Amino acid sequence: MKKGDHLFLVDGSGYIFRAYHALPPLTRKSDGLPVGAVSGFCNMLWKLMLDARNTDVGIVPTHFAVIFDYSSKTFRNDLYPEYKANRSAPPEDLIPQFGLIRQATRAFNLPCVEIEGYEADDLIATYARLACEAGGDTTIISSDKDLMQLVGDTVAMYDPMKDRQIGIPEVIEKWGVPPEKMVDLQALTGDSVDNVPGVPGIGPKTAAQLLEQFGDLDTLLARAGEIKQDKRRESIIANADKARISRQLVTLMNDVPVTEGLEDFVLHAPDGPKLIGFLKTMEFTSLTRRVAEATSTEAGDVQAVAVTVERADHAHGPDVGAGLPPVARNAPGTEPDEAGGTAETSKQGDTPSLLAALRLERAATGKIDISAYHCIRDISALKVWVAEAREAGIAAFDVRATSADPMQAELIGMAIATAPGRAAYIPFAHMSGNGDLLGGGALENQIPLREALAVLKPLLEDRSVLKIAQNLKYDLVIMSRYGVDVAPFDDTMLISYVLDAGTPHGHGMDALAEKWLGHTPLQLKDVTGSGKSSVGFDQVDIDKATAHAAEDADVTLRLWLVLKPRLAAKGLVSVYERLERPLVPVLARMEQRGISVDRQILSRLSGELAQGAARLEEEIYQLIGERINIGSPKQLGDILFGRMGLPGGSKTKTGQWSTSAQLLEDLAAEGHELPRKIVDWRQLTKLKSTYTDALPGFIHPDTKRVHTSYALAATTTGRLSSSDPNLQNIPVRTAEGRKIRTAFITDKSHRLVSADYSQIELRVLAHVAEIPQLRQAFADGADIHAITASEMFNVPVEGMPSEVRRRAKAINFGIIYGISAFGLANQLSIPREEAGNYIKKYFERFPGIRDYIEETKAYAREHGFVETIFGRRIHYPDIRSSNPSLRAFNERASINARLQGTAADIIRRAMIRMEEALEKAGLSARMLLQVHDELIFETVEAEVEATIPVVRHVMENAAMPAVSMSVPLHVDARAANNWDEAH
DNA sequence: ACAGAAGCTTA
DNA sequence: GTAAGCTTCTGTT
Repeated sequence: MKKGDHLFLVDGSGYIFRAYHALPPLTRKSDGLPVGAVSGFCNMLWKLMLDARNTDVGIVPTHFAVIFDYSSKTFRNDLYPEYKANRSAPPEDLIPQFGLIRQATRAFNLPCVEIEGYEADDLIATYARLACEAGGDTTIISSDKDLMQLVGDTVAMYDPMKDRQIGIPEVIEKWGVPPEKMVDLQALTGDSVDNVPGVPGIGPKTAAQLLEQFGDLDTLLARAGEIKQDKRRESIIANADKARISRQLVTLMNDVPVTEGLEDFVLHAPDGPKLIGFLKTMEFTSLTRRVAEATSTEAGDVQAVAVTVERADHAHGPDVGAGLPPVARNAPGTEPDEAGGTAETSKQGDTPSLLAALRLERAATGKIDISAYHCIRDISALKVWVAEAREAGIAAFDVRATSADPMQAELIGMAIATAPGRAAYIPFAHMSGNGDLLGGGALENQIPLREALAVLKPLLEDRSVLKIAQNLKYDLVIMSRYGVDVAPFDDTMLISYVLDAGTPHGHGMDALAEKWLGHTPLQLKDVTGSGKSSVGFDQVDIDKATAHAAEDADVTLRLWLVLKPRLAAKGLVSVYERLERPLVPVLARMEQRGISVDRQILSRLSGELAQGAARLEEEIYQLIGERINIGSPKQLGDILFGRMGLPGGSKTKTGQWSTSAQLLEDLAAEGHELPRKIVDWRQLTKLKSTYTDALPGFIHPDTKRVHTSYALAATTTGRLSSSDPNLQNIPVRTAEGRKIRTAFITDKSHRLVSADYSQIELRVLAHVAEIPQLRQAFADGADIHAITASEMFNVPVEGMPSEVRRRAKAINFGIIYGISAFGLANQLSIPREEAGNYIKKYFERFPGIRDYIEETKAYAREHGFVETIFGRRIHYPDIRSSNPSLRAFNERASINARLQGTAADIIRRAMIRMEEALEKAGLSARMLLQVHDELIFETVEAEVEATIPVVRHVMENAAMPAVSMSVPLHVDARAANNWDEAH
């Protein structure tokens, strides 16, 4: 071996256990011999061999060996008799596979190395050292943490199942220590699988932290007395010997007296017929075919060979798979097996005709088969699918991209489905897994994005082909960024929302597939992994990506077939077509536009808030005489009401003292100094963390604007919701909070226009409940709360005390929220009887409202849903509950839903018409934001005066012509350079 | 790493 | 009393 050579060492023993547990069980068809692990092993080796001959991949091995454990007795047992003593016998169906895997290795023409008295890991350590001394590099094919101590400048690891390279940074990321400290870390943590004792109570996090602090294990043990935490210190002192023996156990021996040298590992090309003979014997049909193609061997000419199946060989049994804890087996069929060749697990007694019958039955009942999807790799195949979609007139599609944020996402691929079970995935930009480390690039056999879009764009824009998606807005924003305007379209999520708002199931793909198809689709996590080992979708293996993406397109199409007809059956087509579907592209454009946010203003505010909070913090510490965490309600409650003895009103269901703002305000009103400061501190820190600190992180790197995301199907009532960031809860109530709005700006030549509906929900109430006094008051443009007070308390509007108006206002809002004496009493801080009397008085003056409430409750009880005046349905499945408080809650919610939902419908109608109205008027104003009853536009300064009347007209007439309201809608609008002044 | 509670922001 | 989303803390996995 010489400089530049590269040695691959496969941890054969580790791989056997891993493949056995991670892959679905597979048996040889002819006789039921279990071969799942053998199949996984062969596929992995073949892939490594292919990569070895593909110079594009980057790493090309010149030397190659597969290393196994020999016996369960090693020198470690002399050191520590309990080592690996709790190891149980391997599973019954794994035992015959140990020998088969060694035979497979030889069939691949690869050296198969094992030495009595040593573990595979020790041999790997020894060969890695020899390679390094010879000037070569080593890649260890394993993900076992016991081997990570070997990682270094010339030694890396590679996890073939996750397609992940493990180098020094990955070790540090995963364990918090560099490879050379792994031994010390394992000495502390121990290993329950191998029965390495370690120090009780020390896990990986603590161990890494201690090693960071003390440098190494010896120093730590010598200076253990300095450890602050009592339990930890005592445990380490008491178990120092265990740590030392553990270190000996986990330290790999790198000078095993090996019998074969590196020169014996020189990699040879596989011997086609020899390998095929073995694979045929195993009945791995698809791998046989692939190997035959790649080695230009005629598989039919090769005879299957004899293999030896041992029950359990004398030594190869219990010791294999060192360090790999057993994991739960995947359900059969959740992962493509043996390259999609034989999806079924055959049992003894199965016959081909039985299998065929099973397949037919599955096809007939439309069972979803994720192994049946196609992967489109060349332009001519893509054209065939596009033609097929045109023929069908419908196509479900699903975009795969690098991010859940459509403004940041880069296209990776797209799935389309043209009929149930007929779906394909088109990969554009999948990368090789180790690309980021080696600068490797896109995988081969993908249609370049540009060429694929040239074929797909005409289909996606074809007026005669209906495109179907689940959560279409996401795809629309991405495709729009690539210059594709998808139309016409349907969105299964929105169809479900129109049919079933308020029912317990959500409207996401998984919930819908479960409910309507009785099927659980592959989860994104299943293909990308989760947590720190997750990878971007572009790193996902194309076969897995195909199963995942094509399945989603297939499921979407099937859902559409089930759900779309239900709209007509329930009379909800017009709700879907007039209130939901047309809003999707409108919101997509608003999100794409974003709004300009001034970083400097936020940064300045952040500084001011930090100063104010710091000052208050000091004052609070002075008052309580201790530096507690003020942000912890638990600590705060204990100090305030426990140690300091302030009168507290206990509560919260977890038995903690309540420290709510309301309660602290009350205490402040009684003259206590501390609660006031806490309330103020909370306000400042809230503004800082939620707004001034968080918002700049949402400024898009390219557009320099903030792009919120609107959810169309998140609320029960029909309102939108906003997230990432939520721009529907930007502060407005306090002067301090309003400063945040000054950061939402335009440039000098533009203006923000804010237009908001005045009292829209009360107007809806006056209309639907037919209340003459309220209708009149709104028609006159009068002060609605003052009129209410005047009616109730028989006082003239002129010179009315503000307290009287305040109470009437609270009652008006209470009605909208489905009033209760309890709630009103809380709001006004008055006794419950008094609140009850107000409500009684109110109903006497406005009997129509009592009727409206009773009517709504009766309707909801009878039908299980209520409707807005535009026919939107909101379900209340618990309205008939025998639990009185649950029932009452549903009653209040249903009363509110008719009003809130109708108001939501009205502004939706305005938004849907707005763009065309502005365009017709020749105005350049663009809608940016919606905040439930308010729309924010951006326009050139010169057009402000012309824009406002157009906006107002559209908004005020939004209910027409579907509904002619008996109460006028009123819109206030103004313009300024920032949102604070425009509002 | 995640989930729930508490608290706070909006309409 | 209705409808949301985000942050921090806390305890569990």
